[in-house]
Amino acid sequence: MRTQPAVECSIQRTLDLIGDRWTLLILRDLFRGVRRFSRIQEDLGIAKNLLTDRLGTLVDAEIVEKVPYQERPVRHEYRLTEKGRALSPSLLALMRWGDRYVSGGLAPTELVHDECDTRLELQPWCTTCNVPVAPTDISSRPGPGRHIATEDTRV
Amino acid sequence: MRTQPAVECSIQRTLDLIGDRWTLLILRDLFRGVRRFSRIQEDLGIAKNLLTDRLGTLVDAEIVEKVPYQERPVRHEYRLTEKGRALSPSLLALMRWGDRYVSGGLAPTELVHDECDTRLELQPWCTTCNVPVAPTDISSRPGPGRHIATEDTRV
DNA sequence: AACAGATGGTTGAAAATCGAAACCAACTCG
DNA sequence: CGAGTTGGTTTCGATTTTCAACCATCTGTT
Repeated sequence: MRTQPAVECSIQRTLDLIGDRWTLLILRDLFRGVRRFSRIQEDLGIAKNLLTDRLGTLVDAEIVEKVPYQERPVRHEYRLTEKGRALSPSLLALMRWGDRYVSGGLAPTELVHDECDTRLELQPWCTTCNVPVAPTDISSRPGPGRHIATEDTRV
Repeated sequence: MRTQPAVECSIQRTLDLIGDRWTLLILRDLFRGVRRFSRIQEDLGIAKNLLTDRLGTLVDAEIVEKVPYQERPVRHEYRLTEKGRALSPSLLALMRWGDRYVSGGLAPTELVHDECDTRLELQPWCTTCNVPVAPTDISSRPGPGRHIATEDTRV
């Protein structure tokens, strides 16, 4: 595990935690209701020792919690915490990108709004203007923390 | 490279393409305007052979294009294509999650709406109801394609 | 009681991948 | 001419991942 004392960027911190080949897929399974060790393992085809390791990391990070679903023998399933559920937009964004650019425009799985059954979109949203914001209308700037060397940040 | 003939899930297809430890960080640099091989390499501390490899994969996938910025000697920089720029919501979502849950609530870098200078949020949005949708109000269902074994998909 | 089966792991060795450093090719500048 | 810059490639030891075997606990069946 890379230990980086003072990473400036939230993307990097996030990816240090969940940015390996398997972790986001594990989280996807949890979102889809696949919560048991063996179910996840067979669904993903991940090696069991890696699944043990990744779930342990997720539990340590409080993204996932281990809750018993039976006694005798006590067995656990893995559930998303609120912190884990907050990754929903990230997964949704990756999924929608995949739908559009690597699945030829068709969506193998859709996420829908319960109440109205509409397929969900995901966009940067400006809460002040109350409009969706295109990538070309976004700039980045250093936050309240330290300054980061700035180049032309426009895409 | 894993070759999986018929992956059902857009998240998995997406992660097969860009879901390794470095690729999303490379893309983040490109979004921030760091576009040259050596600049990315020193910024990330990635091994040069890996950077060569990852950039090659991104170019092959048409997420990034190599454009010359000088002749004699001809040198190239890497620019996001439209497909690459479309990953903006995904990166933004990961960043906002990191801001909130691993950077202690402070945002090392902020993304702002040019016009009004407001920090951007990112949420699943229902275009029918015109409201943001919480993770608990989202269900997944098989899309137009094949059926996927269904469990309780609610978080 | 004996035994098979399910679940949720651990262990160990082989294979794949990564990382650090050296090297290289083309060109510029002094 | 020699040094410096950029954008790589090559090599090789270290780390990670994968694959298979094994294990412990309990249930249900004979």
